[in-house]
Amino acid sequence: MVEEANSMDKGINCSEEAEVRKGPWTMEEDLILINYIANHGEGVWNNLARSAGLNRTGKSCRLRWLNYLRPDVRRGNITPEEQLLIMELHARWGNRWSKIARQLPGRTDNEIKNYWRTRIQKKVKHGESSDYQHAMLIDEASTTTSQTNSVEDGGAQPSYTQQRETNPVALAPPFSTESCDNFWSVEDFWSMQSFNGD
DNA sequence: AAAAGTCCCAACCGCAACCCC
DNA sequence: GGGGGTTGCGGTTGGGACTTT
Repeated sequence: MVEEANSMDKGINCSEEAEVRKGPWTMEEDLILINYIANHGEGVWNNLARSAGLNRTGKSCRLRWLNYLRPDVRRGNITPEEQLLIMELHARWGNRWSKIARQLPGRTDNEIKNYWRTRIQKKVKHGESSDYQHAMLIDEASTTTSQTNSVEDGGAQPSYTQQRETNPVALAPPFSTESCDNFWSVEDFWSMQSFNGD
């Protein structure tokens, strides 16, 4: 599925595709990036992308790393405490997502932004009020029902990335690099840091 | 069971700020 | 001080997953 999306880009032509890739990251790319940063550290992203042999922009690498691959990225449901904090901070600072994210260790600005837009903002609007507490109460109720159902019970088969979020540990063995069933977890990787030898 | 609608999130884009020469 | 390159941020979009009809 991830590969499918990429294959859409491949429709352009091979040489162009070799220039710069877009769209969902594959497991191979993730591994390359993680390995490279584990060995060399973060650096100038454009150089990093080139040196690592990733046909991606530095920007794309940075985003992928910061939002997804970093070992300290915390995934999974936003807790009620975090939710309350997000609401308070948003009330104070507005859409300063990165600033808000800094107050929530392990959470990314992208995640908070998405969370706000999909869960909170909608409810605030729906309630025809900017009453955050009210929105929160509504949301708390829903997080214990519908949201929990969709995320934790994981209705249908989750995608490569989604599976990693919901149940990162109990996944199929990582690093089976040949299929598009890229079910593995970053946590797996970081727990196997000896993988790359140095 | 199938189609349509909705939800959710990863990733992209454009812009501004920052940094270095 | 100016120019070019890099980084960080916020808004937006594409598409898979899920729900409803």
